[in-house]
Amino acid sequence: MDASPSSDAGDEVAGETAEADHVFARPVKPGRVTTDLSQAAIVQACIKLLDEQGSNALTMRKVAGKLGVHATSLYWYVKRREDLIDLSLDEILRTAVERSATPGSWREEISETATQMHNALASHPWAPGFAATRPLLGPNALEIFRRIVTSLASTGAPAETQTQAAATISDFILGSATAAASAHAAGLDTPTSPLAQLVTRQAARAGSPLPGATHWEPSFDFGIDVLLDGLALRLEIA
Amino acid sequence: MDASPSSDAGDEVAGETAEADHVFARPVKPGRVTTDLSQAAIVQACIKLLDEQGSNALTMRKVAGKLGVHATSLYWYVKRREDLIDLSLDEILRTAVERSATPGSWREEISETATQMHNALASHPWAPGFAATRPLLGPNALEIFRRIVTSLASTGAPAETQTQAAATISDFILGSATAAASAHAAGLDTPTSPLAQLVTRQAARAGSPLPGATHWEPSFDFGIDVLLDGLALRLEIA
DNA sequence: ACCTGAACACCGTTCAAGT
DNA sequence: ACCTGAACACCGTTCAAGT
Repeated sequence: MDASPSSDAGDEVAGETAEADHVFARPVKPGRVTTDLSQAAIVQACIKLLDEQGSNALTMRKVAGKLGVHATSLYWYVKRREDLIDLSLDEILRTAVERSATPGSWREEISETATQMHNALASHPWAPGFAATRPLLGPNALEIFRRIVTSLASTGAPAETQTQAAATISDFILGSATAAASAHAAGLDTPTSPLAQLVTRQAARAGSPLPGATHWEPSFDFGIDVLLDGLALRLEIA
Repeated sequence: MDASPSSDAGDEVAGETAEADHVFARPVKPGRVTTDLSQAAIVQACIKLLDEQGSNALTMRKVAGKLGVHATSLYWYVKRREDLIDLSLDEILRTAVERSATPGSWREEISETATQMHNALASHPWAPGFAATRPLLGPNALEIFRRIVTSLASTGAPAETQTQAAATISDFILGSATAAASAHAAGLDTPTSPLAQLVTRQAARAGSPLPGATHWEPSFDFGIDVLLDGLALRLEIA
């Protein structure tokens, strides 16, 4: 992982002026000297654990166990459990960043970037749930938003409209991945699961077709297209 | 609260065919006979606690404490901690359901329903985070989705398009409330907070204007309008 | 510099027991 | 029917101590 090691030095002094206490605000521990353990290795273990056992399995002791080390050792590389979440979230967004964007119209570019972010989140069922608790502020998240805003800038729309448009896009990506993840976590992605059947019966009885968390068909592609249609109306003056 | 006590009887037999084990799937405990405690009272205490102290304060012992009772007593009314979450989430959606929808065009109706749901979620900062973990399946959530789909039905669009449209709308509502809540939880809603300043500096250095979780201006109104614009293009044939 | 070990103040949940 | 009390197997985190 490595939070782009150059970027967060700069002003490490000024006494103690109430700096924000957040992983991405702290300088990363200098490279290991004697050991195998590192923040990067811890984050890898953490992601693997989450992929295998779900978000409830994220405990300091279990992560440490995967590395053959005691829970308290992790605190040398990380200040608290939440850091593990923030770092893991940003790490899975790396895959979205690495596929470099192919240039095109603003619609094509945003559609591609949004899809990559959505895929990154959706392929780790634990991710959206954590993203709802912890804002995405890591370097990879910032890079994704930078791309979106850059694409929007080419429309020449007013700055405030661009900001709102970017927020709307990011909100939809997050919401879509979230709905898919919580449905999946509850076993609603297969229509034959007991809960899915219950919901269907209940909904039928109430005259309600399908609740939001129950659309087993992924709706991201449809939704992003609709959203971009709507944005085109505001962004393209001509 | 009371999960519409009539609705979940029906087929309480068939042996034990792996019924879904979910609060809204279980018959609600018959009314209290001797005591003050009840599922409704517990949920009220739970919501109050969450409003006052945030999502981390949701422990069985603290909820029980608010009611002057031991933690283990709650298990008479509720099977597990997650039930408290599911019940509290659906309870806060009640306010959205109670303001009965004023009839109008499909756009007006959906816009109103969506805004009500968004407001319900956004006025309880803990709610979106939980909604990302637990799908919204309670009677009030179902009623909201029923209204959205009913409004969509009047467009005469194909059924599948309606379903996808409903999912897209619900995804956006959830995402928008989620982004606002996680920004709020991290102290990003006031531009003067230490973390907000850090993000701004970092973003400036990286050439990235503003990450998604950092739009301090609520973007829901803009977003829902854009989304409905886009939907109008697909739903209105004429 | 890095890791261990013990310790503290919590958790959710089960279950026998009381009334 | 409803609540208590004790107990179990966990938690995150701090901190002194080792090397």
